[in-house]
Amino acid sequence: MKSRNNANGMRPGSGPVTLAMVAELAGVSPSTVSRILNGTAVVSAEKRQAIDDAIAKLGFVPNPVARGLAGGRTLSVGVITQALDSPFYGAALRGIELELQAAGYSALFVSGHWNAAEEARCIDVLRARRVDGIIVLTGRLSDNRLKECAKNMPIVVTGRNLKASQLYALNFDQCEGARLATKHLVDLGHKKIAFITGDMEHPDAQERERGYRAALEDARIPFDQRLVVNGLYTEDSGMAAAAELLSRRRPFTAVFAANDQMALGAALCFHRQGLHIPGDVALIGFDDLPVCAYSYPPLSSVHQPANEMGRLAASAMLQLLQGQKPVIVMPSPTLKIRQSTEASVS
Amino acid sequence: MKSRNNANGMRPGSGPVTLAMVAELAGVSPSTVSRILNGTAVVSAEKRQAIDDAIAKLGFVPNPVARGLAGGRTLSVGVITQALDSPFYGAALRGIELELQAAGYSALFVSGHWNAAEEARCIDVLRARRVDGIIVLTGRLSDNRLKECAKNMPIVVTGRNLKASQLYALNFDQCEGARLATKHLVDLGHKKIAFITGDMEHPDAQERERGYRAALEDARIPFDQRLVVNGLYTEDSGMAAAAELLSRRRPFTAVFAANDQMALGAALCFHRQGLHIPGDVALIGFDDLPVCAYSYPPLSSVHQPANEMGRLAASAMLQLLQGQKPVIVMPSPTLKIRQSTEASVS
DNA sequence: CTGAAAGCGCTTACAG
DNA sequence: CTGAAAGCGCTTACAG
Repeated sequence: MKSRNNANGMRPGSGPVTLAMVAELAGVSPSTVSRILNGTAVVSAEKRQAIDDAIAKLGFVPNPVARGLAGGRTLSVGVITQALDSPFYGAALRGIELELQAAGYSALFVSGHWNAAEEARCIDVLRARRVDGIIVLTGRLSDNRLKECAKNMPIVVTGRNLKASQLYALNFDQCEGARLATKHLVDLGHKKIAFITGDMEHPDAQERERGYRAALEDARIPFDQRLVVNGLYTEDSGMAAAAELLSRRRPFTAVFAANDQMALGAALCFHRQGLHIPGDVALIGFDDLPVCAYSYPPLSSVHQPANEMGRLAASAMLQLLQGQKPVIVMPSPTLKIRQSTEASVS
Repeated sequence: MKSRNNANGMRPGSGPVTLAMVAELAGVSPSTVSRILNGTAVVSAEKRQAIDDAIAKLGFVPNPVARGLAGGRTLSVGVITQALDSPFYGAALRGIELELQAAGYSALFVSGHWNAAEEARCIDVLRARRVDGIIVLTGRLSDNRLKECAKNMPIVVTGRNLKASQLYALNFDQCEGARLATKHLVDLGHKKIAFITGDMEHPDAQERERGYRAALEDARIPFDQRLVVNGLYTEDSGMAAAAELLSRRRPFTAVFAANDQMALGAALCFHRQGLHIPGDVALIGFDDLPVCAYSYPPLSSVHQPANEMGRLAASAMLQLLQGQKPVIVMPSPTLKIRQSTEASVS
């Protein structure tokens, strides 16, 4: 890596190495150094060499803060997430970080906590920090607000269908995922399939319900409202939903929960009622969180590639930043079958 | 930069509001505006009023980038975490974000992935970004490296015992937590208590083993190496460890796993062997991840207040940044008892 | 208490 | 191809 004098990459007594120092050592003007740094102009081979040498010798690292002020860009992109500690978004954040970092960008994460007002504040903070663009992971900002933002800087948003210049919307096919999950239960021979919805304020919750209905229709199984109960995407709500389902005394042999957290809550409720999974009731979730593989029984789920989605979102942002129109391919939903929907469990 | 003019808190045609514009409107010099912004000097009441009005009227928001360049501070602090998507660290990150944000600071999160070289790179990135200080969540950097860093900027580190100026180490009492967990099992009447260690390269894993041994000693139960198996803090390693324990044919009636993820893996193994928890084997973990409450059976654990630890770390950083010696009180470990260590489970 | 001035480290028209 | 100069938006000695 780099050669250093003290443990901090700075020459003794001289403070951080600046571009001016590099210029002087190389015998050129600061402008020229800046230009080769930014690939902004062609420079003669000799000067380039001299500069490269000087940079290496001094261990020069450009100051992003100064670059930001002078150049109007900070090489940073803001990321609005709902919660830093969400099991699902966490993986997406990691994907974003990875992709951005490879391109020399930094990510600035801020949390909206599922609250439009807070998300708006996040945008203010990010704008104040002069990020070059913003990635919005779902959230509750209105489509119009996002389009407004996109007039000022590139925006990438997940979980929506939006079109605007400088705006790219990445959408995972929630409906299809839900359809696959439900169809899987149908294929197993289930006819009484209960559904625990997500928080219906979220568009993806609506999509997942659409998928559930579509699969029933395909199988000519009549939709029965009594087998549907609303959840809020939390474990607790899943547990309550399962209890509600049981209390309705409307027989069912399988449950599709609109996310894994609710499925886990439902599983606990069933266990406590002495019901066997999948013997008495088959259960499938959505998201395929890491924990699914280790719950009891291991939970079948619709695999949502959070990490890859994060990478793709970042990649789209990078492309927008280059002034290109993003071309990316969102993977299709797939099923991850585990014991919770197998014929019997050990 | 581009000139902006719409729905985003900026005046039409004039681009972002600058401090100079505020100064002009208020009829004072930029220096004065800057001073009241930073509380750097006393200003006459009238001017102060005029400036406040101007700021409000213009909707001025100071540009942190410029402040950073000019003032040598960026109002941002770097946070080195191991993985953005870790179930445990996620909560700590949220705590850090919360506390920092309240003080007008932003957090810059970077992941070290349990790798000293990557962590060193993280430090480079953060230094290049001119963060005002760095919070290091555990990690593998050497103590000396951290002390070196602390010569240049405030450092807060968790999971270590270190002393240096501009360096504050926050330590949760891992040993005591482990002792409590083991003692709980002892109090339940268990005498053959198996232990699945964490990754012994981590100091906290060593501390947790110390706690396990201490509790046995207190209870005059001889330590038996055959009841101890090494894990790596992952679910898989917990599952493998449980299998190993069973294969040794050394009877045990309870297991203490050095973290919840391993406990979950172990639980799955036991279930598959037809063992009942807690009937055949009581099980307790460490960390008290949110998932513990919904696993089957709900898992007893040593509560580690990750969110609060994050807040405390951030608070310590803010104090260092003020030039103060941090005074903070780390909460003591407590037990969260659930069904996995109850006499019987429904 | 308050200005004028210089400067933070870089970039970018503007002229060769 | 390459400099000199101005400027990004703010802060901070330096002088009153």
